[in-house]
Amino acid sequence: MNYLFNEIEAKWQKYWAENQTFKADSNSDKPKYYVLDMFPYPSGAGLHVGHPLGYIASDIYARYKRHKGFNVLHPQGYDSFGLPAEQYAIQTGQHPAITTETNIKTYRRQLDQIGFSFDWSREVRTSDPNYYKWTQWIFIQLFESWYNNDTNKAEEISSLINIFSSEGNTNVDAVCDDDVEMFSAAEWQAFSSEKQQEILLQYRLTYLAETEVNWCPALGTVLANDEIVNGVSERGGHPVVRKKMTQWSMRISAYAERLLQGLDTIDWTDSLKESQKNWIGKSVGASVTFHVNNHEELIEVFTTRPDTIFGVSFMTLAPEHELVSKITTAEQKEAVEAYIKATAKRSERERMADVKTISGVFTGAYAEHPFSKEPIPIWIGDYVLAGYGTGAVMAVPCGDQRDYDFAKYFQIPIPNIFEGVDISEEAYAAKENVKITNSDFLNGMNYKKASKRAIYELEQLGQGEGKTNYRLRDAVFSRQRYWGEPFPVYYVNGMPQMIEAKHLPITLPEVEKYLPTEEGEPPLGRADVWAWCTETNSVVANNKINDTTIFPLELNTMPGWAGSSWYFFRYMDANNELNFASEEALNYWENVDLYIGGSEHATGHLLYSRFWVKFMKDRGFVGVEEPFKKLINQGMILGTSAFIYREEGTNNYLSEGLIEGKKVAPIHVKVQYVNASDELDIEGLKNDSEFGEDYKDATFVLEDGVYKVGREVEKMSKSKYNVVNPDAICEQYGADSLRMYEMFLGPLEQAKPWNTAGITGVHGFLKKLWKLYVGEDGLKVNDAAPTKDNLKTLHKTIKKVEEDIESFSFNTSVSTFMIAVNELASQKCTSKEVLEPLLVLISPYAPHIAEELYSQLGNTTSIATAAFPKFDASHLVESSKNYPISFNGKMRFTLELPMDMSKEEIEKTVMSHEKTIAQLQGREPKKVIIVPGKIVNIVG
RNA sequence: GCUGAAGUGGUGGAAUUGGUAGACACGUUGGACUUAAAAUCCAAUGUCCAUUAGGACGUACGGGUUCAAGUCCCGUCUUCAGUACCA
Repeated sequence: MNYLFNEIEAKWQKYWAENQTFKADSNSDKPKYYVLDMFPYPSGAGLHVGHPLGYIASDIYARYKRHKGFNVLHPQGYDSFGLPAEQYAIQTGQHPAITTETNIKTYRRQLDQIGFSFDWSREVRTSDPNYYKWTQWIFIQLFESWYNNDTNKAEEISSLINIFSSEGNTNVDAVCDDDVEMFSAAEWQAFSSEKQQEILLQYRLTYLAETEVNWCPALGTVLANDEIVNGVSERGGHPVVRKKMTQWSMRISAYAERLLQGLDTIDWTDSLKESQKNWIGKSVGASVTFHVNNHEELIEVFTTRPDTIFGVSFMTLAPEHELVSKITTAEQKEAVEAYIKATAKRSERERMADVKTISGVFTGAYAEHPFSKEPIPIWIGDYVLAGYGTGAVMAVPCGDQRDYDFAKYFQIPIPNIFEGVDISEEAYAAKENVKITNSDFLNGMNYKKASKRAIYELEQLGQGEGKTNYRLRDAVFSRQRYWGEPFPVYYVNGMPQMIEAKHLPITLPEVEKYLPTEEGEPPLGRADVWAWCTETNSVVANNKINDTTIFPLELNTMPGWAGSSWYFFRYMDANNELNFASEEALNYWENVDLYIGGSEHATGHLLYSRFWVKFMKDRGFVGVEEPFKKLINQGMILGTSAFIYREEGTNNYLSEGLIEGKKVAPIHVKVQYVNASDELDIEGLKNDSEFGEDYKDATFVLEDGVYKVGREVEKMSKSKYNVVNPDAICEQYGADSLRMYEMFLGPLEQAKPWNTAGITGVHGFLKKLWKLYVGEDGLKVNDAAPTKDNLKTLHKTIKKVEEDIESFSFNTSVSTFMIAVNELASQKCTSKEVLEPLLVLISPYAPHIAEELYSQLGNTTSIATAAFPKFDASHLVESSKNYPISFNGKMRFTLELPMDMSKEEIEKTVMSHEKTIAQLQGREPKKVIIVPGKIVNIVG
């Protein structure tokens, strides 16, 4: 009987589905384990072999944990709102819901054929009203909350209103807008309802604010930075302008400190934590205000080194700084304007990366030092960016290298305020181990003390204060799109009102076109039935709007990250209609134990989710502070592109070995026409209908009778013809081969190239595995007692595989299996006592073949919950060791010696050995190093 | 520039954390089986020298520590990813 993988795989996939083998139980005595993949967006192109990499890894882990006796939650679903479906809808008029449905079907089929152990009864789709009802609900909760700095958590807005009406807002320490006005209790009560709402909006965790966006009038939409190339839209090349728009924002900045602190409590990679840290960008220092001589204006700067305030010898403003035009003197005007013009042409990235060229211009104006009252020249320089901090720097050349270089270049004095430090060559940027000097009242102090004192003195002058700055900015939450969650919001006199939770969901209205309106309103502006009736509590036709009982609804929709910021809770209780998840389910499953996904979400999804979870914890909706306990980033699988080489000006294609010295143009060809030896299937290429007549008359110049293609590793993409579809792999080699090969390619976290040719290795292994159990005449396995060697092979495999899975080193497990099967085959092992546990070891990796053989061994239940074999070290005890014998560290030969031999005996045996004598050639060794059980090294 | 990760055969990658570098595969070469192909099996395969025995070199490069370094330390270079000169 042969290994008929197609039949076997179909059989067990059907079995798992029919028996709901992987359905997770929310009531269990077993310990829980929650394994989650990052939410996939169901794109129209379907899966390529790079996509399942993380899913295979998490599936192996989930299956392993089941073998280890855990109750495993391993769900899957779709982040099904998104731009591609909308773009397709704009082009074809097809409703995005239909496209999405079709794409999901393809995804599901592809996922099923790989044999994942997902609990599909808990499937979640963000575009399903039963799901986004709860996304809308969370939005309402954010609106109804404020952040109390005193209790350091989010609280219901009613508690804030209570404070306002009893004592005003002067004692409230909240995270809010910068420009809130102060009022007393009496004033609050006297405010109109509208005025009160306006004030509350300045405190709510989601609020309306004017935000600057990249507006593209031709497309009628807002563009992301990377959708803009050279100042015009990437799509169509239309002009883009900066425009202020009223949009919903999320007060994520309230959580900056907790998001930072929380990183210490979770098991994520250092690089990922590092990016989040940098994104949050905490810096402790002071803000300092400088007067400008002969001007009303003040310059505010933020500094992390208030202790160096007496080292300031100039100031630098960003060329874009709004004060530049006001303070520049007549003599300097021309030079300054020219400089600003030149700067405008450089991108921010250019300005950042280029530290070698120093440039800047003096404005002619002077600021006044807060303490010494000395005049400080004000310069502009493009090393200061307008978008960061205040766009102005108090330059301390002796303590900052950039300031130092700038000062040297323009011959600005560099006062030294560090005691006993030589600054003739470079700045002294370290904070520690130095005392301040030449600094009036700061003399003799260290960094810490001087900073404190400087801040105190600045406060006395009213020219500064201690300040902690975060780079993290509030997140814009409105999108001018159709295919997203509608806001549960209507407007009364321009003030936003929440629809009561019991009337949710507010479902997307129908529109005849998915484009913005002619007036530049979002697509929902095209809906005819998009108004809220406060009497019937329902969505009604727009023409009924009377602004007394029927009001206009919000036209924006929510961004992609809305639905994906909390979906991991929904899986815990996906079909609950009364709540986003029951308390019992939330308490049992807590949070995700293992999360696997790409590193591109480092500062988006992974930060927003943490923010929402912290908020939900504050409000008592969930019991956990962090969503993902352990997180692993899988590396990208790259494509191995194939090239043919057209000789310039001809229709001749030269084989790779013939191109040297010739002028050739490399052209991508489809990788499916190339075999494992890099040989091109010329007929296949010529007959490919996609290229029509392109290659029909071409001449292929061969070497040794074949056409060899060139190869190069690139990102997998359709345009490079290097995409490999898992469907074809599953058909030709089977899902188990695909799963094993993806793991075999290399470490999970590392980027690595795909090469279909290599799959024959693991496929051959699975055939060998099969043959170990099944012979020509059926099952070979019997009740024979295992030999010592059999047990040794089995137990060293158990040990290694267990260690590998625990450390996510799946690639090395695969070679361990290969070694085990090679050994057992040569031992002619037929013992069930050895071969049955081996199946359990392999089952997380190759579940179909494991199930089939397991059932052939007479088992009637699925292998999925079979207990993981127990490692017994006694089978690995060796009586002898093959010692490497080294001379001066170089291994010359090996010698088999008993393990229990003493150091002295080893030395005696080795030194008297003929090969040792030959090596030494009469020399007397200076030293003999013996590490029992490891090595012998003879020196001399 | 900065931050992070990484440089090992023709290729993907191993190496129990300082102890036999190149496991396991792919590819290549030779052989067996076959009318032939596929499949399967066997053998060889880091480079160089040598008929063999064996030897020299070898983990990006240059130093260092050590009986012993792919692994630790210092310096340099290269590649990939991310990116924010928050002063």
